Amino acid sequence: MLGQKLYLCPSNASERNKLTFQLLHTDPKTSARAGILTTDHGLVETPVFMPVGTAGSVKAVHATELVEDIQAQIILGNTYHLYLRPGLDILREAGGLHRFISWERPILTDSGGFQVFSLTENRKLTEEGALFQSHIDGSSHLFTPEKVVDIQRIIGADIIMAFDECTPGNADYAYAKRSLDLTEKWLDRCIARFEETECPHGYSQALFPIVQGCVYPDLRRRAAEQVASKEAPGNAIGGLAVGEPTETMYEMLELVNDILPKDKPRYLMGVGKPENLLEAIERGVDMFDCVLPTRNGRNGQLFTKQGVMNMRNERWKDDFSPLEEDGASFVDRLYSKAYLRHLITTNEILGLQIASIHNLAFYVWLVQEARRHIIAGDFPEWKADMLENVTRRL
RNA sequence: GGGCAGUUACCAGAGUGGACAAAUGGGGCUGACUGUAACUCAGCUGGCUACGCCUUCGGUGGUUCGAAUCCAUCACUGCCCA
Repeated sequence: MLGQKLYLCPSNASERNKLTFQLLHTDPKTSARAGILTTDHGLVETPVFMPVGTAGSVKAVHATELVEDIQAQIILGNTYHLYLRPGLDILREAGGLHRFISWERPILTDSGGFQVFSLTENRKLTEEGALFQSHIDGSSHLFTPEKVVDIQRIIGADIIMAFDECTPGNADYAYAKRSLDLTEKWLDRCIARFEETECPHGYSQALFPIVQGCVYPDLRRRAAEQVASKEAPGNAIGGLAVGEPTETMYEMLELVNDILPKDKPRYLMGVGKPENLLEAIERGVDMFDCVLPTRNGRNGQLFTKQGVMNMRNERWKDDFSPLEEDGASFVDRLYSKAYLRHLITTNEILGLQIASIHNLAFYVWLVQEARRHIIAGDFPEWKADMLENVTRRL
């Protein structure tokens, strides 16, 4: 049957392990770390960048390209979007998301907490949960912490996220505090539900709690302490890069990572630009996801180790040099800037594919390279150089 | 040879006496995008000494306080009849 050969699931229940994290190296001068995350679908070397595949697809990119060329170790899915389409019946019948999309490596699903933020106009918040009006057909769907865990059990991601409210970066203190109160209550309910259920597909899943608290140090501290007290196999930091100044994000990271356990992976949700990744790695973050490489790629922006290019710009029209010298992907050597500009400006589908593959390969390369330098012991020097390069505009 | 319709900015195409440097699309140029309602969105697209001024609506000449809009004529294009 389709996809089954790709699908590696331990047949013997006793061979299954809970998600574990092994810290290999910590940079002596910074908080940068290198480690290994182990799931039932394989290992993940950290720091890691996880391509976003919201609706069961990393947009414009095949699984073979993700594995062989981009070398993605783990990808994301989204609870809200997958629940709406294809829906739980199909996902259950398919045997979970891994089988459905023919992806044998680990998957992480976001809980829908980001949609509480990004689809503000389409939802009502109560202590019980978030009542979404489907952005597709307007139908109502109540997402409670319990239901979100149930959905993620059926989707079957290796790492599932607690249901939270991603608090806007410009929220005032009163709102941020109320929002955190809610997220904290929801976390307890998520954990309770998680502990009384199991994965229907025969492997283990891990639940990551999420630190909120907006830009307020006391709230972030309180949130981090609550999250740390749960002793989860991994912890996430959310509600950043959502409108607050970048410097504030870094300050919050330092504050939170000082409290979160060092022997567990730290996942900075939804971040970010290449420079954000470098700064966050330096501050002790192990896992990242972001739509920028794919979305901005589709919109014609290329991230490279020489800087950022807008491929729609006229200046590339007769530049027949490779997309990126010594780039991380075959598309960098195979295609010229002039050709990609042509594809992007003519709205050819291949342009979206090439740009997405390039950007993802670059992102994965960037964090793998960071890992290599953490282990080699020269991370701070490498990071300083790279920071200068990736922020350049070409 | 005759009849009819038309000629507007890079292209298509509205506008048929003052609110017109001229709608709207497309194209072009430039930005934005951070747990994806996103192959999306925004700005600019005659010139300048720039909250104002100048030159444009096939050419020329008129009418009028005022013309892309009305009249005459020329040129060109399309369709129909010979």
